Amino acid sequence: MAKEKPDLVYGTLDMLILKALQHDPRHGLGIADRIQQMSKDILHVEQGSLYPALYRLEAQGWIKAEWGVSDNNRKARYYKLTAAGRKQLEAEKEHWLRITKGIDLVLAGG
Amino acid sequence: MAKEKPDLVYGTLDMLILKALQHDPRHGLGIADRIQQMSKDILHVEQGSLYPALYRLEAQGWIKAEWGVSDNNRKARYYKLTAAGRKQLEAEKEHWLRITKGIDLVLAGG
DNA sequence: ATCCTTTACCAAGACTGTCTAGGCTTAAAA
DNA sequence: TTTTAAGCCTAGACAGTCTTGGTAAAGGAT
Repeated sequence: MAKEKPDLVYGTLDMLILKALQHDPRHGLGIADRIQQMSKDILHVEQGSLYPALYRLEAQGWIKAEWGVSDNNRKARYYKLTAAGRKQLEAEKEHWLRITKGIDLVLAGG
Repeated sequence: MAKEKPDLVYGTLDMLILKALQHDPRHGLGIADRIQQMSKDILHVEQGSLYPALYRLEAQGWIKAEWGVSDNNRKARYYKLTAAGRKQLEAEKEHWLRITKGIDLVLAGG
């Protein structure tokens, strides 16, 4: 069987997570669900990608975590965007737009 | 200094190379130049990424190589797209459009 | 009471693709 | 004849994702 391409573009997960947290804090699985839902089921985030990414982002100071209780009455770690995280989201968006423009130019090329 | 993001999206190089070969055969550095030129200098392909990618593509049967002589009278390895390569290019383009649509949906989300 | 399913978090290791940094050969220019 | 540029190539480091596995606790079913 041919290998399936991933349903995520390498290097964009951080940006997607930051975006998912733009308005309200969420816990890990909630973030993954939100990305999937916002993308109309095109994107899917594996847990094994999600948690390392959350660590990265927290280590960079772009998100902050605290323990809480989920809607289902389970303990959950809630993440929220910091001011630096907001800046970072803007920077990543710009970079993404720029690079995808480059790729689209190549793909459109005669 | 902050680390610069790469001027390439991980996983798209194969597609870009196939696209660069769509019409005429080219040699390695010629492919890199073409991608850079088509993207209006937004994208830049390092040699250390290029040659491994060419191997991959040839091993998959998507491109075929033969030795020739460049415009500058130097020996150079010319690559051309195979029929399978053409199919692959279409598949990768479709996948790319799908995933970027997903990402754009997330980024556009309120 | 006990089991099962679901929610939620977490970790180890493999894998893949890119980048850094080097090196080789040969043609042409200085 | 020395240098520069074109062109190919490789080894090793690295980053981010995926696979696979695990833990704990809540709630429902048996």
